[in-house]
Parts: sequence; C-alpha cells; structure tokens
Amino acid sequence: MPLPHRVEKLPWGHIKKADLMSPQSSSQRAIHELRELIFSGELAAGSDHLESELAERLNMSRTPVREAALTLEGQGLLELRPRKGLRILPVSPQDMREIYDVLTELEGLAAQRAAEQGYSAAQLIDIKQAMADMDAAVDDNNLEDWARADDQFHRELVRLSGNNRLVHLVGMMSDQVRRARAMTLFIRPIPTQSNEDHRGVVDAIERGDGAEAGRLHRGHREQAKKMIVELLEKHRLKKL
Amino acid sequence: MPLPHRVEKLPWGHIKKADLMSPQSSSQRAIHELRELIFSGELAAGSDHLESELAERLNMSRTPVREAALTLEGQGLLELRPRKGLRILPVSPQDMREIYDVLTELEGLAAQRAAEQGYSAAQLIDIKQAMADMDAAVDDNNLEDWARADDQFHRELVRLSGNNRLVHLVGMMSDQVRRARAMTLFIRPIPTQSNEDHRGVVDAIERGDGAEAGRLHRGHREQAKKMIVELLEKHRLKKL
DNA sequence: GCATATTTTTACGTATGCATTAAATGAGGC
DNA sequence: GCCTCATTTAATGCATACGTAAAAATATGC
Repeated sequence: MPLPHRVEKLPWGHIKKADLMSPQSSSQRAIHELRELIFSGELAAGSDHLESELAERLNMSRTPVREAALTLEGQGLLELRPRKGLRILPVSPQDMREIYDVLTELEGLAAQRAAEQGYSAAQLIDIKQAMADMDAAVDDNNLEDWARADDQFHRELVRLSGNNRLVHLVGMMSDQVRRARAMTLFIRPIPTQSNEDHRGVVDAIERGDGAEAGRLHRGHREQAKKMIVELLEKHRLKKL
Repeated sequence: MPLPHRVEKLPWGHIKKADLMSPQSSSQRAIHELRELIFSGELAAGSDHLESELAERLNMSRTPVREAALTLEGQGLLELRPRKGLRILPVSPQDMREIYDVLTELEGLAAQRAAEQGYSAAQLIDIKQAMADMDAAVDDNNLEDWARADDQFHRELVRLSGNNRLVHLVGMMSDQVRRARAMTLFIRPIPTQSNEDHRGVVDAIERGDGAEAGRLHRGHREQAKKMIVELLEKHRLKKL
C-alpha cells in the first residue's frame, strides 16, 4: 500500500519546507530529480540513458520519466534520441556564446524595465541583500556562496522587470549554462569586478535611469561572456 | 490491422513533399495538428478540452495527445489543468506587451549579429525576396500575403543571426502572438511604414553596420508593439 | 428551501502490455 | 578476412487498464 503523498488534515503552517518543495506527482518528481542529476553532473553531459534505466533509478514506471524527458527537452537540457536513450545535451564554447548573447540582451532589458518601475528602496531590499551576500562571499573567499548569491542577484533582477516571459526565458538559458558555470567557477578570476558592476546597475535602477541600467548590465554580461568563453577555450573544455 | 505508417520500398524521390512534411509518429502529428487547431482558432483561446476528446478527434489514444500537450505547454501555447482539460492560453494586451518587449530585444540582437556576419548580396537573397513580396502584397492590397511575407522576413532575419537559440526563442514568442496578430491584421493601418523599416534594416546588414541594424530594427518593433497594443485596447480585445 | 453530507461519476496519473523497427549479431559468399 | 544479408534482440511509441481523487449529482437534515 503506497503512503499518502500528503497529509491532508495538517494546516499548511505545520508542513515543513522540504515537504512543500517535494513535488507530489511522479512526473513532477522526475523533472526535479532529473534536473538535479543533470546539474550535479551525475548524468554527465553527452551521456545517454535509457528510459527504463532512469525509471528504475527513480523508482517509477517509464511513463512519468518520459513525460519529464519531454518537458526537459523543451527546456534544452536533453534530447530524446529514439533507441539511443535520452542524451544529456553538452554545452560547447559556441553554445556558450549563443546563450550569453541572448542572456545579455534579455537581462539588459530586465535591468532597463526594472529601473522604469520606480521601485522604492524597500522593494529593492532583496536584490541589495544578494549584493551584500556577494561582497561577504568575496571577503570570505567562498566561491560557492558567491555563485549562489550571484544567481540570486540575477534572478531578482529579472523578477523586478515585471515581465514573466523574461523570467521564464532567462531561467531556461541560465539552466543551460549551469554546469559550465560550475566548472569555470574555480578557474575564473576573483569576481570583484562583478560586484562593482552589480552595484552600478542597482544604483541606476534606484535612480530610475532605465537606459543606464540596461547599458551597464549589458556591459557586465558582455564581459562575463568574454571571460568564460576564453576560459573554456584556453582549457580546451570542448563540451560541458 | 493498422496501415503501415510509411511505404518502405518507394525511393524518397517518389514521395511528395506533403508526405515528407506530414510527421510520421502520432506524437509529432498531435503536435502539428494541435498547433494548427490553435492557430486557426478552432480551439479557441481560453477554451478547455479533455485529453480524451482531442484523442478521439485526432484518431489516436490519449498517450500521444498528452505528450504533445506537454510539449506545447513548454512552448506557452496551452496549460494542463488536471480534471479541467487542457486550456488554450489566451493572450491579453499585457501579454502582448511582455512578448513584444522580448521580441524587440531578441530580433534587435538578431539584426545586429546578422550585420556582423558579413553576408554577400547573394546570401541576402531570401530576405530581399521576402521584402519584395511584402511590397507586392501592399501594392495588391493583399493583407494575408503581406502577413506571410512579413513572417518570412522576420524568420529569415533571425536565421541570419546564426544563433540557434535566438531562432528557437523568437519562434516561441512569435507563436504565442500568432492568433492576436491574425486578428489585428485587418484593423491595422496599411503596413507601408513596415516595409520601409525593413529596407533600412537590410541595408544596414548589407553595409555590415551592426549597431545601426539593431537600432533600426528595435525601433521598428517598438512601433509595432505600440500600434498593436493600442489596437487591442481600443477594440476592447481583452483576450485573444 | 437551503446547506451539508454522501454517493456517483469521471478525468487524470501512472503502470503495463505489445507491435514495430532500429541496431546488434551472426551466417554465408567471395 | 571482409562485405552483404538474414536473424535476433531490445527500446521505443502507442494503446490500454486501472486506482485515485476531484467534481458533480444526489440525498439528508434542519
């Protein structure tokens, strides 16, 4: 007899965060778990995996795995190759160029629109917190923390744009470069410049200067793109 | 006994284009047919449809319909609402603003990158043909033809950027506004200005002036956005 | 007559079964 | 020994079956 997925009678307040986050349906669970396996590298870039393998691994039938695979294929994380299994899509330097080009534009737009919303200092508290976390992480020389806070900064920036499509598309593109970013984190220079760039962008947003916010953020992303692509090519990291 | 999906022994050359284009697998067919039904308005914006209904309509089981629905959900064309059926997503004026904002940036980037590729006149023949078709359509006062050629122009522009992600994302966003564009086609002003704008963009691309190509195209899209959103709001077209 | 409890219906989510066909394997000819 | 063709294997795409839970319909109490 299967356990109930969720205790109905408990008020929400009593349910722990972990329970809230853990998806209820097998399909949702498959999506989340496959994403984790991909991002962690446990399913390596370029590797193939049969639906039945993954189904067994996730303790479910092929159906929800297939459904999850379809969804993740739409997000550009993998490819369904009939009879070869699902292929975890590798990311080449050329892919990085493409993705960063798109990200530069989309986040630039986000910065501009965010500035145009006329947010109060209170409404910018989250993005400022992310900035503070990044500064603290640089001081501590803690690169994982820095990466986390940097992610948070970019997520918050896009959210502030008020454009849901932007949030969705930027999320997709960011997911596609997650593995590569993780790889380069430890061979890239200390991200002091990044933090300064971000400060400039937030200042422009606070001033309501959309054009400047967009311009600054584009410049920031442009730099990041050059740096990462050069790193990948220097280290001969063909596929990540 | 089911008919074979494809006659094996015939050489490809003997198979008509229509056969080539018609997808072989039921899932692929479901995707294509559902898209057509959505774009044609036969499945109206905001309407709900049970998986079993659609399966019967397309003469297949629920499985490929579900798979297609998952894919189309990822493309933002519909939403899976458990026990309510799949809901064809309507597009509000606010959605149009969001989408056109994104399209403006992405196509602007495409124009810029296209200019930077240093294409020869020969390589620009397709986009120029699209321009010529648009001119001819305006002369003939044939709006459907104009819309088709306009689509072709934008598709070709994005293709010339050489960025596959750009092609994919712009395609998605364009699909989301297809119904709304079709509706406004007959109440919008004659698109003479559009044709002139396009000419300027292609000239800039031919000159290799990326910055100017991007600037011009952004302006073009910005105009289109204003025009369409105003039309929708003037005519009280809340959801399309 | 209205609100609430109970039953019934039904659409979905998932598991399972099976025909199809691509790939792998092996046999046979040169 | 190597290439070609037949045979076997196995993963998929799709159909189908079924338990679950939401919604609808009905009954019950006031």
